[in-house]
Amino acid sequence: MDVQRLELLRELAERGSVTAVALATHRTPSAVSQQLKVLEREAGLPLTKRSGRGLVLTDAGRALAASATDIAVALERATAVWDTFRNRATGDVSLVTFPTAGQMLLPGALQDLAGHDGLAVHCTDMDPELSDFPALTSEYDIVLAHSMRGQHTWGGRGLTSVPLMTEPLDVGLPTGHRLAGRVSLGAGDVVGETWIGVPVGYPFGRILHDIELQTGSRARVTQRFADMRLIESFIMAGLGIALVPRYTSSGDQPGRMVLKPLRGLDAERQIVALMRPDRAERLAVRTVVDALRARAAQVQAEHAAAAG
Amino acid sequence: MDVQRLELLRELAERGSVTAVALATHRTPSAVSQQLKVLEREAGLPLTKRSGRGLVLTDAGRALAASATDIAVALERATAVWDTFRNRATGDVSLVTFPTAGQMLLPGALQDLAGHDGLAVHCTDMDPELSDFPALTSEYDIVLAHSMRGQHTWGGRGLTSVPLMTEPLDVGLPTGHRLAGRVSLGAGDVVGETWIGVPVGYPFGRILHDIELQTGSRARVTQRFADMRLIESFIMAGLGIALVPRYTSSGDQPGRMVLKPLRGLDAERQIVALMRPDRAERLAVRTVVDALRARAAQVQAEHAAAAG
DNA sequence: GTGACTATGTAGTCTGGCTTCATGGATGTA
DNA sequence: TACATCCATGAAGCCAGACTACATAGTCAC
Repeated sequence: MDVQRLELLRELAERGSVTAVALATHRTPSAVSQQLKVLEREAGLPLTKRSGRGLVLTDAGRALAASATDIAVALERATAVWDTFRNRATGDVSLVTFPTAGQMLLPGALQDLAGHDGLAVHCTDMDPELSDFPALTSEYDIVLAHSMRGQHTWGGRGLTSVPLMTEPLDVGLPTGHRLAGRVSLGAGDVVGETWIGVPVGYPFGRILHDIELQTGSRARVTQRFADMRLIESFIMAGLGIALVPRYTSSGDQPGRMVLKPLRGLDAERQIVALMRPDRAERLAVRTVVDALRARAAQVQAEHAAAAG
Repeated sequence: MDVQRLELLRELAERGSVTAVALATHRTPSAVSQQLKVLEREAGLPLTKRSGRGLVLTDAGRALAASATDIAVALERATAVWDTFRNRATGDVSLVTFPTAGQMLLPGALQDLAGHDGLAVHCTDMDPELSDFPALTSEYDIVLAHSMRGQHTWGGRGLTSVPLMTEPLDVGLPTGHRLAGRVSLGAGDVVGETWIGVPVGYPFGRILHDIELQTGSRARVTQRFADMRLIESFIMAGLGIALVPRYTSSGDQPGRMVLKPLRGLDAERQIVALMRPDRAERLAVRTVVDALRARAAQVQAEHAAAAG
């Protein structure tokens, strides 16, 4: 029962093909195939079976791959123990974010982490619509994902998810708007407005849908944009109103735009760090996640102070 | 962070010397030393330091050895998973027992296990006085140990302990004895008798001591024997009375010996299976322990039925 | 000091996982 | 139907890394 081989099986379970595993582990497909064969001989019963030109795991294979994860977790926990002993989080940490969260959290978090010598954080961004968050965890140590309450629960696929912050979604209005004087808005106040929406399939979409459900009337959506800056520019130009995440947007722009909280609606999104459980144990990874969480708390505190 | 190397470190933590580890793992001391050196280079700080002619672990070394145990546990749990998949507990299981428990549990348990092809149980016995039960766990998969309540708690050293049974300690009397008609006996009834004791240091000794404490008078111990058969023969010859474990002894011998329960005293011993946590995870080991536990329950049930 | 014991360094062997190259099955396309 | 393509896998050879055997150095008991 060699750990390396089990690791290969686990990769196969995640990536689905020998070639993909070989690519990811810097080996030739032949090497991977050979090791899997050895593992199968040791196990005493078939772990994979051919399906078309590829191959799929058997039930036994999946079971074994699952326990391989437990081993990987124990292993990473062990290395975390002595990383703690040396008081040093070192190594490379890769991170992928969707643009708004990155803009809000990353600059500050990386500044906070500047003191850690030997800790290198490599960041990328990716369009939230195009990306399957869970799938990204095999390529990146940390995946910043967002989800609406009650929607996907990422934990299901055996992933570790650390909540970073809960961000309310407000209604952005141009300064001169008839509702700009209100403290907060209900569904009935806004359903008749001209809306700037997000592309179909984006998670925010659900809130506008909720507004329609609550009022029984249909919202008029004229434009659909993914980029928040673009949306804000339309709001300020008086072309419509839109849902904007409170911390990520430019916020109240004196003389141009104001943000008003929605009441009576579940208008907030969760921002979480999504990780493979073994990688979540690495001290370096945990250090970065802690920095992100601290940063998120700070952002929330600053906004609370500004509002109060 | 190679698992094999960590395993070596763990063995070193348990056995205390490179030579002992080499012996136990069928390697030369040089090989062990080299691997530990590599591990230390990888870890980046000293894990061992010389002390006299031997060497001892540093704090960091101990910490790392501890997490090596977690890895070993995860590994054994993984192999148990696919052993379960194959529905087969196979392999060798070694067991050491003290004589009385072995006589009571092993024959029945091994008969119950006869159906398991490929499962080989190797048993040995060892004098309970001479043996340091926890230390034996590095040599044997299962160590049958006994303890009085409130005495050693074996779990402390990071070992897994599974309770098998609680065995009451009765007073054995010759049939013609003046107390032979009683249902149960108190400390005052027996303290004046001639006792056949156990060698100094044996756990039972505490109970006679308790009797002395309760009554304030001193018990007269004329002989001290370790072997239960020997003790029984003395009882039956009318040479004294003694504490005998209820299930392990020959029991009531019509016309020769009767057993009377003690009241008002904590007169019982725990019989437990003691194991290294990783070995406790092996399906084969668990199967044997389960058989032992079933057997123990059966023994207790039979006695309860006979008494009722 | 001497002998017995410890750990460890050096040189050489050999196992085991890798790469390269080649084969065979499955799929989609001309 | 034939061909190109993409998969997994087999055979041969290479090479790192873990081992053994032997030698060395430090520590303890007498």
